[in-house]
Amino acid sequence: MDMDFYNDKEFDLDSIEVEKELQIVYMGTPEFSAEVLKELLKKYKVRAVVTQPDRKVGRGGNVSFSPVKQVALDNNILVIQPEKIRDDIEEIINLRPDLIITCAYGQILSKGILNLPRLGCINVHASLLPKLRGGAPIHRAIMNGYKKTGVTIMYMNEHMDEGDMISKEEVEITDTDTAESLHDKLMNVGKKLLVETLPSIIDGTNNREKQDESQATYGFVITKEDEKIDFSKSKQTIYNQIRGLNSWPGSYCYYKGEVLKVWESYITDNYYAEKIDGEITNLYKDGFGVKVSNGEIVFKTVQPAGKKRMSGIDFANGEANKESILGKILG
RNA sequence: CGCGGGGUGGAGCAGUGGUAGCUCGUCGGGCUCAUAACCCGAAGGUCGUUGGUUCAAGUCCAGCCCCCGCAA
Repeated sequence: MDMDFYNDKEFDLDSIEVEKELQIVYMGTPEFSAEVLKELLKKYKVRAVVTQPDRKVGRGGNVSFSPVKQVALDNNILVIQPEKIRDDIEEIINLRPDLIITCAYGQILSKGILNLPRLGCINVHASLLPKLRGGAPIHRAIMNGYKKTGVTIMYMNEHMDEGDMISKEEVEITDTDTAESLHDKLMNVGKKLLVETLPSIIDGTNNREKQDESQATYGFVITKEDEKIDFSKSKQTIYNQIRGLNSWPGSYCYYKGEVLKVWESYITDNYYAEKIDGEITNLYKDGFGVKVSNGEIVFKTVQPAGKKRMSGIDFANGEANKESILGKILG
């Protein structure tokens, strides 16, 4: 093979250019993306990594950088951190990428970048498109009560998660999955699927399937309002909300005007016709019950503002010091 | 120097300068077909740390360490 190269193509500059190592640029930010990058690096060289700028994080306002940047630094890969990639594409153009792979990067790519690589821009998305387009597909899959979700590898276009699909793999959602456990499942499927799919993309033999617009749903980024528990909703809805937001960012309600975060819950068969939504109904071995529209949900792990997370019964014990929490109303 | 709450037996919390308390858990005993129920009893804390004020500090003052909510 080496002999072929030297004998036949030594003076053919264009061919040598094509034979050159594939120039891959990877764009991503959080842990999910960092794990996918790690897997990618086992089989492919990555020319550069694009990730969100370093941000002040945490209470002290300490500057920290993204998990993807950490992986890049560990592997001596060039890191590019444009504040707005839309306005700052010069450096990426100069890399002359053959393929751009994105996975939870956090910024929209402009047409200028989308048209740059000859093999296109592909995205690893944590849902079965066209379901749950958008920035929070993992959380939303559980919050919506889905029984299955998955990962889709797709071509990007100028619209959010609307490009043609290349490959997908399903993942089952169990009744006890949380955003965290599902995140980990999807992460493992995602990194495997990308590496499996990549050869067909590079040699051009991959599938290319349009998304059925009539089936599209959206999984937008979680807002403060999504995190607030509405006790007039059903126990199933609230249960899904709580586990869908665990372990980040968490759901919350108010107790005596203070934020009470709720991390774990379970549903009972009890019903209290005489109580109002949000009223604390009962004490259990591991938590306290709360009346919701169609029954009762037990808050098993909670966290008052400024405190560590604790079992519901510990919370009740502390309050019992002053007065019983039974009959108190959560808002 | 982003805003704020907090460190007291194993857990969660009270404690207003003068004997270290409550609920739960744990251990022992009792009752019970049984239990997350009930009854009786017990163990378990140099009150984050260093210094200061005081006859006397968990409590007041100063510094330091650590934990957490919000914001980003």
